[in-house]
Amino acid sequence: MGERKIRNMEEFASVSGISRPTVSKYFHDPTSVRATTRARIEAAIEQYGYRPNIYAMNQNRELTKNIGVVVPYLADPFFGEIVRVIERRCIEAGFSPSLFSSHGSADQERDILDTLRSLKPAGVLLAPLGRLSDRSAIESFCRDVPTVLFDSNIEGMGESFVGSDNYSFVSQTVEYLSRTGEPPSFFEMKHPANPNANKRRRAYLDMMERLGLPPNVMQIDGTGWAFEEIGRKGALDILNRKALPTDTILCSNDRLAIGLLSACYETGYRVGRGAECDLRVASHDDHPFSRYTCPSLTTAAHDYANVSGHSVETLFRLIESGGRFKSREETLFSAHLIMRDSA
Amino acid sequence: MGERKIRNMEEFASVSGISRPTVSKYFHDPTSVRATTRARIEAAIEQYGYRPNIYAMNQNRELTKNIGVVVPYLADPFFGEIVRVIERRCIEAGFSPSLFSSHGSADQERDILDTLRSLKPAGVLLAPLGRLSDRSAIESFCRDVPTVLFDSNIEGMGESFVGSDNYSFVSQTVEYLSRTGEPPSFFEMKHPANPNANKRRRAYLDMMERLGLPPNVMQIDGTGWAFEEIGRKGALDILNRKALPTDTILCSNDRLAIGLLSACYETGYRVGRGAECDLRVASHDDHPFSRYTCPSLTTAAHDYANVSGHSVETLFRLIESGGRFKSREETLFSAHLIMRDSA
DNA sequence: CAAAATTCTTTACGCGCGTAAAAAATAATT
DNA sequence: AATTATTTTTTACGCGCGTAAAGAATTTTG
Repeated sequence: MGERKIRNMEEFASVSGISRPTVSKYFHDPTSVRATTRARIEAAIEQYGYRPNIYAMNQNRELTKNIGVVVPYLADPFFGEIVRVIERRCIEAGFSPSLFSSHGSADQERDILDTLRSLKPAGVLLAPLGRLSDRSAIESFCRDVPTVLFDSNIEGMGESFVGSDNYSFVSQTVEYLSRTGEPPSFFEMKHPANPNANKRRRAYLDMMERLGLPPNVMQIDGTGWAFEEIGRKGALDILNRKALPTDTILCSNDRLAIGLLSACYETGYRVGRGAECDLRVASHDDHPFSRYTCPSLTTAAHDYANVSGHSVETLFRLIESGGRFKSREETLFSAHLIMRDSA
Repeated sequence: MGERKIRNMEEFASVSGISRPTVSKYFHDPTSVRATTRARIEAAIEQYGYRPNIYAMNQNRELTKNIGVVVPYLADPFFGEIVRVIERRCIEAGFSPSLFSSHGSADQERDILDTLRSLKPAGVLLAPLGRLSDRSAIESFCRDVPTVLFDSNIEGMGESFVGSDNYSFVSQTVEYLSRTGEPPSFFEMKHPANPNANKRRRAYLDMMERLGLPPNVMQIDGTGWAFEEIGRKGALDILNRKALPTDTILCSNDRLAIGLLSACYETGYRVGRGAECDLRVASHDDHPFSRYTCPSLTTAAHDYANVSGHSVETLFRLIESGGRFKSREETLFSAHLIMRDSA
C-alpha cells in the first residue's frame, strides 16, 4: 500500500489491469467475478488501498447497502448491548449500519426518520419511543422504507415486529414470587412511555386473577426517561408514608427497580429473601446493571441474543423479499427468570 | 405537501419557479439567496416535501457536512450522555453527525476509521480506545481527516484534545478522604485499557507523597470493558482474604466502584462514613448510575457539559480553519467533588 | 432616472460510478 | 480441437447535483 493515490475506479481499473465495469461488478458482489479476476482485483486493493466513492455508488442505486438502526435511548445500556449485536450482524452481511438515537424525544425521532429517508436505506430496524412517537410520521415512513420494529410494538406499523413476550416475563416473576412468599404488588409509572409497560401491567393483573390473589398496583408520578430517578422518588414517597401494601414488590422494569432499591437502602429497608429482610423486590429486563444492585436483582431476562438476532434476520428476509411481507409478522421471545438475591 | 412526487432538483426548480443553480445555492446556504427567493423556495419545499439527494450532493464536494463521532463503548451510559450533547450541537450547526462505537475492539476501531474516511467527513470527534488502539491507524487517519480527540488522549494525535484533568479528580478525592478519615488506598485494574487510568494512578501517588502519606495501590486482574465484573471479582478476592490495607478505598473509576460496592454488599462490609461502617469508598467519573449505588457513590464528576461542548466547538473551529491548527491544543476541564453517602 | 451593484437565469460541463449491449476473450465440455 | 458456456472488454449513456461563465433581470445607490 502506498504507490500513487488512486482517484477513481477508472484509474484503479487500469492499474489493476481489469476493466472498469468488471471492477464495478466486483465491488457490488465479489463472488460475481471469476476467482482469478477477484484475486487480481484484491491484490490491487491491497497495494493501492482503493475504495470506491460511496456517494457516487449510491446515487443511482435504488437500494443502497445501508441499514438504519434507531433506538429510543442510547444512554440505556440495554440498547447499547442490542445495538452491538445488530451492528456486527449487519456488517457481516455486507451492510453498513447507521446508528441513531431519539434520546427520548419525538421530535428527534421524526427528524431521524426524515434523515433516514434520504439515506435510501435497504432497510431499517426501528425501536420506537412508544406512546410518545408520532404515529403518522412512523406510518408514512414505514410505507416508504422496509422497516422492522423491535422492542416496542406499534400495532400495524412496519412489516414485522420482533420483541419479548411481556406475558412470559410477568407470569414467571409473579408465579415465582407468589409461590415462595407473599404475592407481589406491582410498581410502575402512572404514564409509561413504553407500550411494554402496559402489557406488563395487564399481564400482572391477569396472573393475579388466575392465581386467585388480590392485585395491587402502585403507580408513581414522573415523565421522561430518567427511570431510576422516577423510581427512587416514587419509592421514597411510598416508603416514607409506610404505604407498602405487601412485603413483595414487582417492578415493571429494572431501571425503576434500581431507583427503588436505592430508596430502600436510603430508608433502611432491608431487601432480600432472608428472614431478616423487610422486603422482596423483583423486576423485568435483566438490565446490564441489575447484577450489581444491592442486593443483586432477581429479574426476568430478555432473550437478548434472539431478539437482536431475529430482528436482523427478519430485516434481511424483508430486504430479499423486496421490502414487503405478505402479512405483518410478530415474533415474541420468552423471558427467563434470573434468580438473584433481591427476591 | 403531497401533489406529485418531485424526482430531482431540476423538477423541483421548475415547480418552484426558480432556476436550478439558484436552488442548489439555496440548499448549500439558505442565506446566500435573496429573501424573496428564499421564501418561494421554502414554500415549494413545504408543498412538495423535496430534499436533495445527499449522495449526489456529496459526490463532488471535497468536504461534506458530515461529522463522525466515535466512542469506545456505547453501552456505557457515560458515553451515551456525551453523545447526546454532541449530536444536538452538530445538528444545530447544520452538520449531520454519524455515530460509531468501537465496542471495545481495536479491529472495529480501525474499521470505523476506514469507513469514516470514505464518508469524507468535514471533521471527526474521536474518543479512542486508548492503550489497545492501533496507533498507526489513528495517526494516518488524523493526517487525512480533521480530528479532535476527546476523553482519552493519545499524545500528538489529532489537532486537539479535549478531556478532563485527571489530576484534579484525584487531588480532590484524595484531599477530601485523607482530611476526613484514613488516607485512601487506590483500587484499579492492573492493565487498564484507558490512558486516564494511568494518569489517575500517578496523580494518586503524587498526592499521597505531597501529603506525606504512605500510598497503597491495589491492582486487580482482568481485561476488557466489563469493568463492573472486574471490580467485583477483584474486590471479592481482596475482601475474602481480608487484605484491605486501609478502611478507605479510592477507585480509579465509577464502574469499578460499582462492582466493588456490590462485592461489599455481598460480603457484608458496610460502606459509608458513619461510625457503624467498615469502609469508605470513593471514585471518579460521576457515572450516571453512581447516584443509585448502595450507598450512593461519592465521586469526582466530569464537567460533562464543558467536555462535550468544548469538543464540538473546537471541531467547528478546526473545520473553519481548514482542518489544521498551528499547534496541537489540549484542553482539560476540572472535576468537581460530588459528596454522597459512600465516603 | 440613470448607473452601479447584486442576484438570478441560461448554458454547459464534469464528478464517480451504475449499467446496458455487443464484441472479444477465456474456460468448460464433448 | 471444435463447440458451447461463461466471463471480460469496449463503448456509451445516464444519474442528480456542483459549479463556472456570460448575459439578463432586479434591486440599490447616487
